[in-house]
Amino acid sequence: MVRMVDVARAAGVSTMTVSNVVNGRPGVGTETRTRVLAAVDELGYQVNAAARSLRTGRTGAIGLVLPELDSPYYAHLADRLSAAVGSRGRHLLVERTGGVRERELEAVSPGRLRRYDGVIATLVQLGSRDLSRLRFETPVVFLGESPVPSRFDHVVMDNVGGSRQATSHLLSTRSRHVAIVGGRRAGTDDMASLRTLGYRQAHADAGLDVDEDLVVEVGCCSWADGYRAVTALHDAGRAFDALFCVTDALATGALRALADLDLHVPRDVQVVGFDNGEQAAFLVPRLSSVEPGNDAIAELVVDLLEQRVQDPGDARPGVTSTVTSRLVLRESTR
Amino acid sequence: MVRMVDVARAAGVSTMTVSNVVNGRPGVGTETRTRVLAAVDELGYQVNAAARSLRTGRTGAIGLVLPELDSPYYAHLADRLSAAVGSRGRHLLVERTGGVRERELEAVSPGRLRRYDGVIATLVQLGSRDLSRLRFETPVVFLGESPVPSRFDHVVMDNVGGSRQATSHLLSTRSRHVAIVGGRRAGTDDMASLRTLGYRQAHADAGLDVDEDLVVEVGCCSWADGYRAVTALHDAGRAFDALFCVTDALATGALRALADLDLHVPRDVQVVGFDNGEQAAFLVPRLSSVEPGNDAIAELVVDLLEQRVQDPGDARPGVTSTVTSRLVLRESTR
DNA sequence: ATGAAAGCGCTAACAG
DNA sequence: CTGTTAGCGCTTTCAT
Repeated sequence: MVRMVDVARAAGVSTMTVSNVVNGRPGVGTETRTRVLAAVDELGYQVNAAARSLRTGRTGAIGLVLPELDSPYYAHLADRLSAAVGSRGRHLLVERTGGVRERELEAVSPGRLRRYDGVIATLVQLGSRDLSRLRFETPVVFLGESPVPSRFDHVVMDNVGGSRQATSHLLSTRSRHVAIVGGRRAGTDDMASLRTLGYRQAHADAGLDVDEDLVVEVGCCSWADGYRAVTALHDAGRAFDALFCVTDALATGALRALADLDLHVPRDVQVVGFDNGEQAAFLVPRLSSVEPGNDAIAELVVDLLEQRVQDPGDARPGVTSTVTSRLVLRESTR
Repeated sequence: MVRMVDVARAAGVSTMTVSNVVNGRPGVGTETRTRVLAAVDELGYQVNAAARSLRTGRTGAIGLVLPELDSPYYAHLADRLSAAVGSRGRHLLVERTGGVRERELEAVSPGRLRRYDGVIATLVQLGSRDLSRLRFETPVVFLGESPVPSRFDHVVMDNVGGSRQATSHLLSTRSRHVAIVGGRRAGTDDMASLRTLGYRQAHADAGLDVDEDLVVEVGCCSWADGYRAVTALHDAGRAFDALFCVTDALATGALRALADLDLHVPRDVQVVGFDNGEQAAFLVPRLSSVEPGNDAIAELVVDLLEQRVQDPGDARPGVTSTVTSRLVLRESTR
């Protein structure tokens, strides 16, 4: 292992000068700098991150804590965040909790957080109460629906607004029986409930009542769930002329079901999804979907975190930001 | 910040005893241990990972270097590996290279590798030559088609065998014009070429010639590519009665295209994919697919790495392991 | 512009 | 079973 002193000896300077050169600090003679760099190169010196971190208290890494990596939504998010963090000269390390309460607690324990200069966390099991118990100094920005204490920065997509927009579009294009696939009748802070709220608001805006039979709850959010839900709705004899699916995955299954039922999209039934995933534009017919602004969310999260990391002493209160959603119209709507 | 000495003072012992307790080392009196743990608890002490790492040269973390996180394949892999690593008491940190040569080089630089006790890497731009130049001590296991110097452990799926099995099944069920979607006519070590090799072997096994017009190269591996490829093949008037698609994504697009062409699956055309992703069982018709044994791969990779991590001095040569693939039959084949 | 000294928090090795 | 000593490799501070 090559240490800084080895480089220093080789270049005939002190370790301090090597340190200054390696870290690009000013106040080193041009000629000295060249000599040091040559020695670094020749010996293949690499700074020891642990030693630097012990001394400075910084690690140069940003942590991302996620429930899982293999859903398209989180995978894409991780990908965007990794790019955004990279463009700011840090690098992102992703940790998976599996959506397990105990693992989430572990991930936000002071000891683990200290491995990072800052952390971005999406927690699904931990609530405000759990988080307010924790005492840690690492800046953390929370991402997602789950509520967090007000002292933290928190970024959420506009679930309510996006759903409202989507539903309004369906209602304003001559659909009168709009079902929500993956809705939630009772509930408050989870994704399904928020998207259902937007659906209700759009109906209220249009002076229409919601037919509770058309609020279709599903177990999960896979293709299969969408397929089953729509098939069941049809088999139950419920009339519908539009579907607002709370995720693209559900919409994909729904489209397949409608095709099997010989219902034409969008003539007989309009369909809108939510997520605007890559697939949306490749489905047959191409799926209209709510774009939640993931790229903007990623940028915003990283900006907020960067501020906290730059100025860790700053005790300003947390900011909750909602990123605007936008409806992208394709072939599945009129 | 609470240090070990603070705990030691509070418990009236030396730091060494605290260290022994915290690390679960034997040889501490029961009564002393209780006192120490009480102090740890009361002060909320957490070990400083940087200091420990500086001292021991270990970090407790395993790194996973991947081109991207938002393809279903890598996302699932990361998910499985994370679980496998977690079950061995370490935790996995995932880094994304974006498939960019320079970022891959950075990721396997000695400085970055030293942040981990061991690293699992899937490189797509770096070849044997690049890797043999690098001098690092961290145990690394490579994953994927890209060739690596023989001193490293290397795990690959059985691309050739899986394709051969799939194609053989198609040929043995009365298909005589089997197209390979996403094949590669010339090439050696990449995924497409290997899977094409298996396709050729199956034909040779059956004493049949490959119709080169049925080796369909595609730009990428998205749904849309599969759709376009099959549509184009049909429009060009090529007769085919089976499709071996080198990925499930291509197969998904292919199924959609066949439906639009009013070709019945599997009566008119049989279809097999490769990856056996979650979707496969939810498509209409359910897709037969080659299961590459991802879970077994994840376990094997982690086992190999664990051995190297346990015994870093061991200079035994690298092992290249190929994990057996298995054809899973569903509705898209006869 | 460069260097010497001190110490970040922890644990290996040895002493008692 | 418990404590003492020394030092991992780096950077902060202060001196030259």
